[in-house]
Amino acid sequence: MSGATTPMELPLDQILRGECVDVMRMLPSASVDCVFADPPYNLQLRGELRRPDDTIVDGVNDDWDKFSDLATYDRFTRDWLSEARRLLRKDGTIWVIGSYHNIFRIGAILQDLGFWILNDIVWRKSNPMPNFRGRRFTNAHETLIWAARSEDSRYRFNYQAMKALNDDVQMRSDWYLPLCTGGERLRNDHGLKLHPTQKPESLLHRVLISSTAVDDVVLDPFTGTGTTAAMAKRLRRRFIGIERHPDYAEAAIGRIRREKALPLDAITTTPMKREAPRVPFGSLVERNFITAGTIVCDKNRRIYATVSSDGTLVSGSRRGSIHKLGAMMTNAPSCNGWTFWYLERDGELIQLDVLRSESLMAEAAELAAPFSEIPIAAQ
Amino acid sequence: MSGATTPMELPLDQILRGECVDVMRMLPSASVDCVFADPPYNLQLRGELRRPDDTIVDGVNDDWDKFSDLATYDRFTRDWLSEARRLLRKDGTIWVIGSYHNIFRIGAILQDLGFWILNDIVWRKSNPMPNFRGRRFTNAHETLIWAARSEDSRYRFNYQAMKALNDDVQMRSDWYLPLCTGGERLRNDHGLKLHPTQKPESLLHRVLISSTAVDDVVLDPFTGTGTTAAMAKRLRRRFIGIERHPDYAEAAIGRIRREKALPLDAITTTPMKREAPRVPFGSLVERNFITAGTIVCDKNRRIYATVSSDGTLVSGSRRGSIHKLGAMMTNAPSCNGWTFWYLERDGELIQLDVLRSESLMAEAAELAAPFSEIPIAAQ
DNA sequence: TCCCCTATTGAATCAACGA
DNA sequence: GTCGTTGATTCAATAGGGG
Repeated sequence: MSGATTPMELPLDQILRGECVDVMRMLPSASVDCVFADPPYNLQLRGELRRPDDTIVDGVNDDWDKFSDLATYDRFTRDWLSEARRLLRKDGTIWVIGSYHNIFRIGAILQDLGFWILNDIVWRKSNPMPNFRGRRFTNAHETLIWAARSEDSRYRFNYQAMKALNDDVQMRSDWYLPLCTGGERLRNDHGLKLHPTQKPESLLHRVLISSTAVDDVVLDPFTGTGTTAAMAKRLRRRFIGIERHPDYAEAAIGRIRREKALPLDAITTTPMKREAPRVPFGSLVERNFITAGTIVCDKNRRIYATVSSDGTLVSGSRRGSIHKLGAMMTNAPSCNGWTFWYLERDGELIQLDVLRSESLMAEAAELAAPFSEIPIAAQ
Repeated sequence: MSGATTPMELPLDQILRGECVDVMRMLPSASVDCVFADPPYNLQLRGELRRPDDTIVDGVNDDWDKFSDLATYDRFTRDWLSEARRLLRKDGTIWVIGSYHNIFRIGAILQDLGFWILNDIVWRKSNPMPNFRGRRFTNAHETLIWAARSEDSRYRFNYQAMKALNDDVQMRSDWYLPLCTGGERLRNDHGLKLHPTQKPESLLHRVLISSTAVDDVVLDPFTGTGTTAAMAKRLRRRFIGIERHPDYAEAAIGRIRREKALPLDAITTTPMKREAPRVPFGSLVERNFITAGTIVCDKNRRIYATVSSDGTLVSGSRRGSIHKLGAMMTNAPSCNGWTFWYLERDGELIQLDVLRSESLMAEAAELAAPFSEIPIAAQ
């Protein structure tokens, strides 16, 4: 990195080398859609956790030292999270992964900074390291926090894609995934793992599919071996990586170069209904998918109404949109008219939502027509 | 409570009425072995939430869960955790349960006060409330933090009992347990739930078996309907409950009175190597498919044994898994305990295997879920 | 008695767009 | 910024009634 202090152009699809806060300070505000961060556990503070036999070391047991260590970690956390928040667009979200050693401090600071927690996600490891001394429960999970930049962020959540990924039931907050092992694990010349905490690609796959779109910009301030960047490339997201350790940065760059972007049609996931083009009910009447004067009813054929030529429904003296009249006639505060009303065709009830789909398909066919070689008359 | 400010005698096996910090201040230091706390979560719910069928979700809307801001909640948390730490014996441990709304603040404050986190435990709910608007992942878990009073506490962890309860595989940090529903849920005269957040007995069963001994003193500063106290009585621990709401306190006292302490020999847990059947017998005990203390016998009612709370069987001085004890008592080289043992219900003998089937049916959905490859034995 | 269908419910920070 | 309109959205388990 140069020593420049003026904001740089957004350096897309690169691994930037340097301390993450220093590098982030040079990036322009509100420029990324998503942050994924796997910050250090503060090994200096947590050195005692590294002891294999779990016995207690004499010496540094002073309350003040402890406080100052925790305070140092908090300061570090506050610094990079503040920068991450500046870099996030208004509707952006952040993911942070950690364990019980650091995740509580991270979560509290996220809240203090104005982030709005959306979920805490539990990564349940299928193959965790056992507890060798039998002094605790097997530490078989890590925690991810998913948070929006602020309470009023209109964040992205690809609900239908997640549901499809989970056999058509809502994706839960507990994810069962294996550790990063085997061929996925980057190794040095001696066959030893290159990085102590390389995350599995499956984890980043789910994270990116759930909360980003194609071409979104994803920032990873602690790139390590580049799992986030590699998965971003594979899934055709843009990435910005930051890594201070030259060996890790180099390994990540090589890994990303080897990674191939999937064809666009392989990435497409179940679309969200909210993103489907909006069809006013009136246009179905206009276009004669539904004739004015048609009788519609509810699922149980207990409530009836007549379609009016302006796209409203009429029942006695009551008139309103398909939603309004559905709500009125059921005394409900609101109603989705598309799914509430049916019309009879050949003795069967057809939901208005089905007609809406048909009209969308017909529209798509018309748009494709210029490329069709079949004359309309022959269709 | 009286207005006395001098420490009182330790009021064992009682529910004390009053604000938890006020009451705790009157108790003597270093007098309890374990604290279990289910504090308000500070959910910050705003509007009403409707299900897709337009029914309204009966959310937590009680005054006791309302705090003006995070700083107020932190102050409240620091106050009661400080008192809890004073009341804990040197080697004592504390359990606190929460959700992402509050657990990060609790974890950070625990660390700030000098507690030493041993595990974070994930209670995975088998039947959580879905996410009705499709805007987040289904919030399907809650988090418990288990911490020792300090880094050098020589705390109790009943490793073998946990392993026995989990079919001789180390108990992991993710627990799969159902919500408190059905007959276990306390209700008022109108059949409505008495308390919005009553915890399941299976959760407290596991907590108490894992980290306390018979006759240990367990303090619950937020007693509510008294699940902790009731389980403490059942498992022959001593309890001190604190509850400020008169209705809850009254309900808890009645519940505790109805609860029966198990015979001592049904509670004692012993390390024992066992076979590894697909369904841990211990999970049937834990989830109350089979009550600890139940007498089981062979088909001809000639051999008898008692079910212990860690899922072993006891007969005189002999103890072992359902398989091991069956083999011992018939001088056979091996024995399938599932088909050997029966229990009497309404005068009829029911094979354990039948109970296992019942429990498997309850677990079938979990086993069928594509991202839940983990066998029950490892959960 | 059993099966099937319906109704109920659980610690929940649960919309987005356009005028 | 507000306000009204449109319209997207649920899983597991229990309990009870009817055939």
